[in-house]
Amino acid sequence: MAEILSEAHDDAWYLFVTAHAKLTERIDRRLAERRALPLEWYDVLLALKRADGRKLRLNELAERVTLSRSGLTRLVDRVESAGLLRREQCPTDRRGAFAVITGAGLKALTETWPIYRQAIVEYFATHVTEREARVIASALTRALKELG
Amino acid sequence: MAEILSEAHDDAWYLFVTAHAKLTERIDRRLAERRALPLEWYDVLLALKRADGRKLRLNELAERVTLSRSGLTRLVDRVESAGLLRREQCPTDRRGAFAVITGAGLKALTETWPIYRQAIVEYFATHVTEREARVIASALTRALKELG
DNA sequence: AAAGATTGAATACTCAATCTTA
DNA sequence: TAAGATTGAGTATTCAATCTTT
Repeated sequence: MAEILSEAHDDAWYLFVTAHAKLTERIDRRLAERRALPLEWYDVLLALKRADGRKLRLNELAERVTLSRSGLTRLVDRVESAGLLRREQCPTDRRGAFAVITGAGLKALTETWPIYRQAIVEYFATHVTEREARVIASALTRALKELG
Repeated sequence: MAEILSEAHDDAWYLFVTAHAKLTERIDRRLAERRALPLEWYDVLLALKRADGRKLRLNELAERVTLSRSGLTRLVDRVESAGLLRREQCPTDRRGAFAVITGAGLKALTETWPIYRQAIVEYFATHVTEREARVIASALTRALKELG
């Protein structure tokens, strides 16, 4: 493992952290103004929508959205109270629970996406070329994969 | 303003958000294991170290680290209690306060940096080419600048 | 024992209200 | 009246302890 951090990598990391903070702040503010789902709720529901059977074990969901188990338990509580998902017992392991997205959850995703997409375009995509976007996606995919 | 989000940009945004969550989680965990400064404290102290006179108005500091005013007040309370910075009255505006980094703060930065750097190398830089790093830094700099 | 999920205690963040000075 | 900073109330997050099932 190299010990040296090049100036380019140092700059890239600094921008990565700073831009993330500023961009997500703006986007979350926009979502709140338009009474759309906050980013955390969107991520949870999108993970469920994409999952097989539109449900996921809480364990797996915590991993997907990068939250502690207890943090996820409480986030799921709130989203469930809003009727956008429900818990379901796991038939093969009675310790386990699934989170399943509801019809209202799918509807909320559908309504939020145009607002979220517009914000991504406005704050991010407009300023990044197609080629740069591909480089960013491919480099970060590689870094993520190595995280194991 | 274009309404359309290309697949490449959509992918890039998704990876940007996901990689940020995963990478900062790992890095923060490493810092905690090694009893180094947490990322938030590091950011505050680094902003102060780089600032003119090694001090910044609390207002400006909140902007730099992307925290609400009240959030920053409390973060500064904690870092000040640890002796790594101190508040100083603004001579020209008695409403205002500066945060000034202390010697202990500079020392803590110096001790944390090798650990932080090693984590950045290991989790990020190793997997990103020099050329990709330059593309990431330049694209994100552009997006940030347009945020006004 | 160990694993999935939840709960309690401690900590940290935001918004709105407040205090002080400009 | 407004601006800089802080405080109070409410909410969200984590770690460690707990409960249930494997």
